[in-house]
Amino acid sequence: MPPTTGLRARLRAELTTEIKDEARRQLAAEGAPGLSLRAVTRSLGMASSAIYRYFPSRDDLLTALIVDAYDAVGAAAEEADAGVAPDDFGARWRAVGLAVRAWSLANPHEYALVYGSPVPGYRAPPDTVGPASRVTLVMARLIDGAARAGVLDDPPWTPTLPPIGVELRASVRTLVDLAFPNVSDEVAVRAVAAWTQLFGIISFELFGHFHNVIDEVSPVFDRSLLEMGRLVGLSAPRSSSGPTVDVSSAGPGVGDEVPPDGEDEFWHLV
Amino acid sequence: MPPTTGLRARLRAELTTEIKDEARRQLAAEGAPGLSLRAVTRSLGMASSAIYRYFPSRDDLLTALIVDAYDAVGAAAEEADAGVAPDDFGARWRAVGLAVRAWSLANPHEYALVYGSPVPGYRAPPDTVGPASRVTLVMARLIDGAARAGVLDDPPWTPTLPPIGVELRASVRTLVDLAFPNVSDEVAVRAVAAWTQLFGIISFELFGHFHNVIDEVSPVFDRSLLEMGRLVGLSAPRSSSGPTVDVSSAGPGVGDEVPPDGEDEFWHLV
DNA sequence: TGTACATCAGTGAACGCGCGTTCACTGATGTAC
DNA sequence: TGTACATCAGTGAACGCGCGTTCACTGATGTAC
Repeated sequence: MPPTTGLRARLRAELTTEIKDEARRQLAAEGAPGLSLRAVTRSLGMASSAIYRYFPSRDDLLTALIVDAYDAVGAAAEEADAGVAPDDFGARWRAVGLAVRAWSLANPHEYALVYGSPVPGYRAPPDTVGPASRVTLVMARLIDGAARAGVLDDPPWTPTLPPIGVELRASVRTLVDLAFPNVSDEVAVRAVAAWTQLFGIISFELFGHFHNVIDEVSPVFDRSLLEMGRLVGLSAPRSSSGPTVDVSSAGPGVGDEVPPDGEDEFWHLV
Repeated sequence: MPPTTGLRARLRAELTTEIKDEARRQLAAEGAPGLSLRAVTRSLGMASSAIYRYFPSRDDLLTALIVDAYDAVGAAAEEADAGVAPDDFGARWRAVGLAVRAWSLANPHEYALVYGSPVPGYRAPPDTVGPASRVTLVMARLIDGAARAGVLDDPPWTPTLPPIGVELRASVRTLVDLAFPNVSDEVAVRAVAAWTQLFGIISFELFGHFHNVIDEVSPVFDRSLLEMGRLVGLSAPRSSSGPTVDVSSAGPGVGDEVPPDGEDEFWHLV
């Protein structure tokens, strides 16, 4: 490992960043499968072989981009969570959800990179696991925190559903031990449902499945965020971080960055 | 357009199918971006140029695969729906959900093709719209049918949530007119949430986001299916089409088709 | 402070590959009279 | 039923392209004494 100080090290760090930035730009234009080392170096005005001083292979560059993407959503979620009164769990849930969507709309290709179809032939190394779980942990911590604080409502309608079986209990065992020590199995399952719902709706929006169905996703997203929060037992936000529709970050404006005639390749499906 | 009868037409239809089948096999091995016309013709023992008699370009072959995939999930959903007593709406919802997941686990790459990241540079033609909405319509019809039959419960907990705003009302307008004429805006939003939750959890399972979190997804999926059904106001299934975990089709067995050492490229991410 | 050597960054040519698509062709299958 | 012509399926060579990666190299930056 080279040292982290000194002129060389600084230049190295800078060029590494420049390479990743350029790669991200290409990602936005061509998608992950079209990411080309030669194209990156070309844009940077260097020889195509020079990139191997920074990334030993294409997969390593991809890994770096994936880690960065996970860290970026993770940071956005943590920041949003920290910006709300810690005991207003409903508001925290909502803030985190809005932040995740805002980041996703602003960085659709990075979202696709980590939450879309796996890149064929790419095998994620263990380094990605930590960053990958940051967002998840933010959401889990706040739900579990509400339970520990004793302000998590008894799940509504539970009596009308059959009791949880052994198989289900076993399935969420790891999850409960890991992230939900203060929460019932029932709520843990609902948390999984809420978690996947969040990303499900973002994926559908980004991948074009709302075409001719829902034009303005923001209000729908905000509402289902509320419904899902309620589902796990969180009460509605006391204080609202912005209007019902958080136009400042997650509003329709972000989607408008897409060229009007659909020039951006990413948006071509459906 | 060539005629649909006669020897030539029959041979043509057969080879078209063979090409698509081979392409699907390649899809499973390399993913959509790696789909190569040359490789397909090679496997079929024909000249690489011959494929242009059947598909004018790579994109047209992709479109055919996409349409087929949508039709396949759609058919699976319709079949499952038809296999349950029409007035047992809870059971219908569950059957459809299980069928969609079963199909997805059995055909992960086709799922990724239509519900994963869009293929860069590919622009879906209008022919895909119809097939794409088949699954969605099955789910919408059964929910709306329950409402029309008067057996859709008042959404639980609604009083504790703020009332629906104008913006939200406008956003779901098209959807309600199109697919939910007998349902309140409140329930329509919940239906969207349930719909996206379903695909969100399948995507997470298929794309590897449950690694080290949930080993056995079946019971969790089945339970959230129940929760989501309840969320939109459906009562629990009267008759259960199989055990709590539908091992016959959607069980863990399907996932075991994956080579134990992760040889299948698709599963490499995380 | 200066010198000798090791480390590193970046170059440019090359290897070997597979790709989508076009084109002029041959021979077989269908159609009209 | 037979013949003449049109349509179609499939061939094989070729075009032009971009890719990831390797390698021997030059020159600059760092390090040890």
